[in-house]
Amino acid sequence: MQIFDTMTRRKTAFVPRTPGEVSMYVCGPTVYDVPHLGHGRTALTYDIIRRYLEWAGFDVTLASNVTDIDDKIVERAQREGRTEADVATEFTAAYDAQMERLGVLPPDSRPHATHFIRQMIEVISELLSMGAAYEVAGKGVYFAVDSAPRYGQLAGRTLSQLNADAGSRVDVDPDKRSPLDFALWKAARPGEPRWDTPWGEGRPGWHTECVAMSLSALGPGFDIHGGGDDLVFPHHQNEWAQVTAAGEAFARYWVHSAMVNVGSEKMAKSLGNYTQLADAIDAAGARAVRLLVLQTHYRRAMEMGQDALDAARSAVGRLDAFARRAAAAGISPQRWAAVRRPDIESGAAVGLDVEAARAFGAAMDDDFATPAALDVVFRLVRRANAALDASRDSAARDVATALHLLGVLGIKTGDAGEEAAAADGLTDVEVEALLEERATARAARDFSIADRIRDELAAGGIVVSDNPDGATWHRV
RNA sequence: GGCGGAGUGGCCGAGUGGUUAGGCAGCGGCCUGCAAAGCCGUGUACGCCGGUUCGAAUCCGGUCUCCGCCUCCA
Repeated sequence: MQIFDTMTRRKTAFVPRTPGEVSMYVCGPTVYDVPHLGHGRTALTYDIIRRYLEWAGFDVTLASNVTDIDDKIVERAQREGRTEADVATEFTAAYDAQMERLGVLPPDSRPHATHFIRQMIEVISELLSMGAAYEVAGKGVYFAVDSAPRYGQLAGRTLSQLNADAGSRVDVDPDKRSPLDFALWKAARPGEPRWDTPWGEGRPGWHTECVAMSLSALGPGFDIHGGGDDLVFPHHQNEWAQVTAAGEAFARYWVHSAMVNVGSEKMAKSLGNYTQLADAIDAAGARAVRLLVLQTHYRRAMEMGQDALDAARSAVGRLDAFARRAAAAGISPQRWAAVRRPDIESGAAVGLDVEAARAFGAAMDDDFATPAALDVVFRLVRRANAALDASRDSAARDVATALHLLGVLGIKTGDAGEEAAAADGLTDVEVEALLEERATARAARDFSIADRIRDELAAGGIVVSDNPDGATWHRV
């Protein structure tokens, strides 16, 4: 398996810290507002990687944090006259709710920054004691970037290059020894939340929390550190600097997912051009969002406009129709739900297409090439449909394999998938009754009545399909 | 200004030397009472200009345009 490592900027053979196990840490959201499409893409990217690694036979441990104390949370709380904890709680819930809709599996641990103050103080104390950090009275504690000799590598730049640019866009704080030094701890200002430390009251700087939380959850030298591309510099660079200065081992591989664009411009809250994740899911469905993410390689910027979402929704509809055919043919992918690649390779899982599974695995092994993996799946779907048309014996195997692989990517298919709006409109019993009426009319070749019933059902969101052995229906 | 990435058929989006990516939409056909679903066929795409090569979207040089990071950001 090859993974593109941001640190070295090349695809590298993936060798985990412990054979058969993968530990990953993914930087989660700062909860000061509702999640947007970008949060969705990033979360889905790592959810897909995680699911794939598990299918591939690894025992995966995923930690993903919530930053629940930060300048923006403080600002919002003060603006709205409530507590920071209140703001954080509201938007953590908002984030979790959308993650659940998207089918993003909960991480094994979801550390909150405010629960790791003690560990952060330990990290900072150590850095202070070894001279890698320094106090500035009344302002806080800063990390001295010179204590991490290869500072800048993650960003693909050298310390001197970075120094030359510093201050070109932002004024340099004169209290810092070097313009690149960053705050580990911010001294308390009136009205802000605060914690007591050996160097006075205050609150943590952003870059230390992930150090404390990732190492607490996963231990030194964990395998994968992920997050959005925009975190490479300075956030991840600064995490790395702290751990390196302390002489510890940090992430073995750095993975970064690309941004979501709107009109070919980065979508960001700071640019005010963002689409709320909830809105996109409402409009196109959670699976369309996931499919769209899968259709673009994770390291490429992607456009997530209305047209693209609509197209993805149509594709999901096709997969659902396929799953319905499968169910009608009595093929249930449930039987293979717990199957993993080693089971297929070893021949222990009978009834699946080994070659297709291999092609799928080969694609994913190449830096998680989900577009190529999807290619394998869609070709298989076509072949399976053709086999179903022809009543070929191979149909069951192809159908089961296609649905199984979709499941690996986290795409549920069939009416159980989601969104099937059962609540309003006709009940199943009513639909069945109407269909019986229609069957009678059709048998009598009274197609005007049959078509009228079909139209009525369609108006109620029920699509009817006539097949040689009777009619089937589903909700849209 | 520095560093990095990208320009592919109507749209999204893979693809690093030669065989069909895939999805969505369109068109033709099969099937169907008509549909739906499905299958088959269909598009001679690779920003521009040169070059290397028997052969380039894919390599080299040049050029134009766009985007990201350098500041909080998934």
